[in-house]
Amino acid sequence: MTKEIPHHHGNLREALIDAGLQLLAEGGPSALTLRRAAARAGVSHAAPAHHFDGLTGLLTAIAVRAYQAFSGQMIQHREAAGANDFTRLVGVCQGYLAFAKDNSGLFHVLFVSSDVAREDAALMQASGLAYQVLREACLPFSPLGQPDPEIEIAVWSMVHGFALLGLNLPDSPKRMIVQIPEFEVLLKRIIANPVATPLALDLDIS
Amino acid sequence: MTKEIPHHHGNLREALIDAGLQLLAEGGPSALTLRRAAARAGVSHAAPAHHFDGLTGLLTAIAVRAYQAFSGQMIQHREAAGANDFTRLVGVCQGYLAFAKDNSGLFHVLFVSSDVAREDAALMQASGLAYQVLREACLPFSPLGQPDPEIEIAVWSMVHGFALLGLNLPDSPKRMIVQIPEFEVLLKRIIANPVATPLALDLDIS
DNA sequence: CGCATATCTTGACACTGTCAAGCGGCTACT
DNA sequence: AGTAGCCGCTTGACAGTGTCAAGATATGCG
Repeated sequence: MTKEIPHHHGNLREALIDAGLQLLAEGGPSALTLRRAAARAGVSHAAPAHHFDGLTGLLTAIAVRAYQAFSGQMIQHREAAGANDFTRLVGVCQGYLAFAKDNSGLFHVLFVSSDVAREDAALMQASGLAYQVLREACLPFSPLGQPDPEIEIAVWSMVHGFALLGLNLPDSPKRMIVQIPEFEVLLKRIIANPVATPLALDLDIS
Repeated sequence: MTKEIPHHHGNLREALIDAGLQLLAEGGPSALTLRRAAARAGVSHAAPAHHFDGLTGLLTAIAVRAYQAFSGQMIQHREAAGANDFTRLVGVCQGYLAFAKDNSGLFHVLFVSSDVAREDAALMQASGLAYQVLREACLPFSPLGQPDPEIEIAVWSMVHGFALLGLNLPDSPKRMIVQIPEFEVLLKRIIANPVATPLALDLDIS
């Protein structure tokens, strides 16, 4: 083995992402630092600059990975939820909420951090894939039989708000929220009865 | 006028809060800095420490003011929305969304920033007042005639998620979201039809 | 083999929040 | 009235942070 310490470090980049994920899981968003990730990967503090566009670049790369895990968790919960359309949608939402709760650091990177380049191509693809999972789960409840942005946005807003309120807020509301045992009850309000009006959603495509 | 520059600065604290609000409005959350607020208030960089518990203290004081403006905006929109119960609830939500959009810096402090002491007594009182506005607006739609946490959480989650998705997300989803002209359509899904089940929400009070 | 290039290190800079020590003027007590 | 003490603020320092410039080192290719 001549590669004791390659001193050019096989592939940093992946090692930096791994270190970042590790820091994030251990100490939350504030623990993730360019210099710390570099130190954990065994390189000097300025090494990351050659692989990422600064801290933003590292966070963006981490977000891409996080979106993959996020989609995976939603899919996993969906598959465990049986064949019923509604329980499948509930499963997707439970995956959403479980990810937010168990990986709050990653969730923060995905939806809160302002140091992520959200226009990044790889990131937009990964986030599009995650949105696709939600969209498919909503499809059976569209009155027209094709993707219905209104339902999607309603479900997404509610599950997202629910997740964030549970994470961020302190005492009195949080106690109230986290002890609502089932998000399912809230979800029923959205999908149970399609709104009466034919909903002329003029999505501006211009 | 012997008080040219009082050199004990009438009341700093308020001046620092004002400077902080100003910085926040001008340059967003990242522009608010202890040292910058101090400089803008005309004092040295360590002066704030005698009035606030560090940056967290200043942010918390700002959050208290922000909650007041937030409640005010919800109330204002509610009053402008007529006497109908539903339009009043819509008004409250529109106030919520308008505040998030027009004061994104303050909204960030209220619900995103991790440097706020959310257990602060004054802050909890201010946030409780804001929640009360939402609760009152939801009251007419409670099947039991008394505050119904389920409706409140459903509405709050959805409007909150809607606001945050509109603020944070970049291109494809954001374009979709911000151009749904009326949150009202989504809201109808929640309050239009009380859920069939008698909703045994066992809120754990222990 | 030799050179070009990618990779990493070293050092510096401007910032940040926070702490310790000291100075100045106001207040209140004797 | 004089003086002791305290509150408000300043100065200076320290450990961090991200980022840039320059140099060293190894890789790989011609």
